[in-house]
Amino acid sequence: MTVQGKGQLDAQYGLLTSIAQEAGVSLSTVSKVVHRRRDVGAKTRTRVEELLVQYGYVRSWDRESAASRQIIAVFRDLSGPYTLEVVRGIVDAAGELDVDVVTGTTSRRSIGQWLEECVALGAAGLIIVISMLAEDDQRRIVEQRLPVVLVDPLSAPSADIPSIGVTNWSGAREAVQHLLGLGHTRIAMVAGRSHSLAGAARLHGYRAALEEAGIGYDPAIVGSTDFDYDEALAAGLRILRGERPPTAVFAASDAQALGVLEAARQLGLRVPDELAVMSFDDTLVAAMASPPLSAVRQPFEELGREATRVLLSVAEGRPPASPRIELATELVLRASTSAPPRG
Amino acid sequence: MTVQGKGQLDAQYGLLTSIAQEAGVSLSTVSKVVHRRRDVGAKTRTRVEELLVQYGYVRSWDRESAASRQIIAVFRDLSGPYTLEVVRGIVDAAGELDVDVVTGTTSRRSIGQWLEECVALGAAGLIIVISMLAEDDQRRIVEQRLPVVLVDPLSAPSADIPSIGVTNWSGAREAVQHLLGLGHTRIAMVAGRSHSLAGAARLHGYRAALEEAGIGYDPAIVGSTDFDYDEALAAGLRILRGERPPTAVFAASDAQALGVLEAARQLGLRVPDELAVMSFDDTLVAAMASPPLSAVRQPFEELGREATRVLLSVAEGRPPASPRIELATELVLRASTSAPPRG
DNA sequence: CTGAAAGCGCTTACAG
DNA sequence: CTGAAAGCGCTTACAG
Repeated sequence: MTVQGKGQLDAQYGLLTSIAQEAGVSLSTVSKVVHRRRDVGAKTRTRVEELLVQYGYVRSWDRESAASRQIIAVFRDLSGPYTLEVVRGIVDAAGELDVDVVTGTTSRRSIGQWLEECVALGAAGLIIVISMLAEDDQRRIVEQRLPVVLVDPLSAPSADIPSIGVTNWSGAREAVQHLLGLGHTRIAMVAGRSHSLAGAARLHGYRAALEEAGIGYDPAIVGSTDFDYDEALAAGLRILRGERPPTAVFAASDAQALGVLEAARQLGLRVPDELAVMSFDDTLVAAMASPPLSAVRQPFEELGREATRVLLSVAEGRPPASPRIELATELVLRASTSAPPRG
Repeated sequence: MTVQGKGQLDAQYGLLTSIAQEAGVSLSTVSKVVHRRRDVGAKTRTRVEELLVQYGYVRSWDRESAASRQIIAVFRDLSGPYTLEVVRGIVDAAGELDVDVVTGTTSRRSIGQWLEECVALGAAGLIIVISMLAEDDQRRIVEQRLPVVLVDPLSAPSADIPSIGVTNWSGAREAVQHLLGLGHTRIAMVAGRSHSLAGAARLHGYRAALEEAGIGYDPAIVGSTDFDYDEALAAGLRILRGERPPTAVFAASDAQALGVLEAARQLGLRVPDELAVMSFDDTLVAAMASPPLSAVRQPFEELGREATRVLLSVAEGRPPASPRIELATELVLRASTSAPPRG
């Protein structure tokens, strides 16, 4: 139990003593009500309970336990089409365990400051959803043994910090294998930037599938853009206007696939009849595109759920079996892919 | 300052006494270090500070002040295309004021339970982003004077609880006026359900614009669906296949506009040449549609920011001038609207 | 069912 | 700069 002394925040200074006076009972009795002991008369208990509420007394273990039932989820920013799904997974999984989630970004507070906030709040730990973690933040996490889980980091983190991602390489490979299976032999890719671990893995999955099918890699039909619409639109136009245009395009994200769709529309190419488009992500927009996009589904919500489970288990002193967990992707087929046109 | 007694959570029970022993100094000295007094030798201070960190001692005012710098944001669910933007607005505005945001949903905890959590945490207040607030929750909020702000409620709330929304009626009216200005005279609407305050306001904005232009209201080209893609696709097909098809469609949300876009594609209608499509929301997907959608922009992020500002000001005892604030929408013109075909 | 009294952990004015 | 001692707010074993 907490006792309030003469600190700066003495809102509760001598509060139980005042309540005892007001109620005309002894301090002992008030204390017993606070501690929910049974040896207090019903009327006395009621009167004291009322005064406790009225005076705004917060049982310290309520506050303590409330605080220790919090985790912090830090994002680089709260934008992008899949961030919400990750948030949902974290909040849902935490909710099942009666844990609150403090959501924040690194725009106003550095990771270091978030680590301090975690200690100050008495929170159970941090889920970090940013691309890059600085060396000294990593060192601090390991040294102070702060419970931390990284979600889908751009670069490989320290082996001492558990991280969770998806099987980018095999997901991309599967997607391209599907296009090959439909009969496509000229398959372009609008890839992400190579400095991103996920982007590189998807590109290599694409190359692996082509190689296995005995098809050469042609840089002329591979673009490398940010995971966004505008650049993918430009890259799509360039690729589709090229000398030997592809019959299918594999995009490394939904935003890029939508850019390719717009490129096809601008060039008067019908999807999927004249051009098959396969996407990666399967965020909400994939199903709402025109036509609805076939895509490699990333289990964003499950990513958040698993991160929460691992974090809380680490916080309880049970480290995960493996420092790195990769969740499987899933191929979702919709209307944007079909066999290539004949001839 | 807090003193730890023999409660259930006696993690800190006698902690300073132990540290004093370990450091070989008196309890008084340790206490002075905790309170950052100056009359402690540099070496002693350093040794004690190290032990405090090592033992995981949390200065109670850190915890207290950390808790009182929290607000809670409760959503019906964390899905839908604009929820993230509202979250971002709340988290950003809170971050500027150094306030943490606990994010949750009503799926595991009722609003009543969230109100209790707010008291237990000592949080400053609640932002509630759900469509409907039950009578007794409203009563409780007013009676216990809990700082609460409602964001964009489906139904009109109690005048005692501040709420923030957007100018749905005039936004819709402006959108239709724009279509009229382009020369359209046969304008359909895929509206939301009438039980939603926002949906009803948008439908009435549409009707007002038509009336002002001297154009009769024709139920044959007005659909009423949920704010989603599939139903809007069906409604769009029905309206576009009708006897006197429209040259323009105004959709009450981005998801509905995307459904209409797909309906047009299925019927071989080119947008905007053969059919103009105007949307409402302007979430991320609007700019990524094919073609990019003209839309009435809802200031979702600003909605969250404003809710946070109002909440924190209410929490400090300064109620807003008006219990109801409506933020203005903005017309964003892209490639999905143009003049109707001739003849 | 109630409260006087002893005790706990921490804080602080004060002596050295 | 340090600590012995008095004190604070609360808790609890125990007497009635």
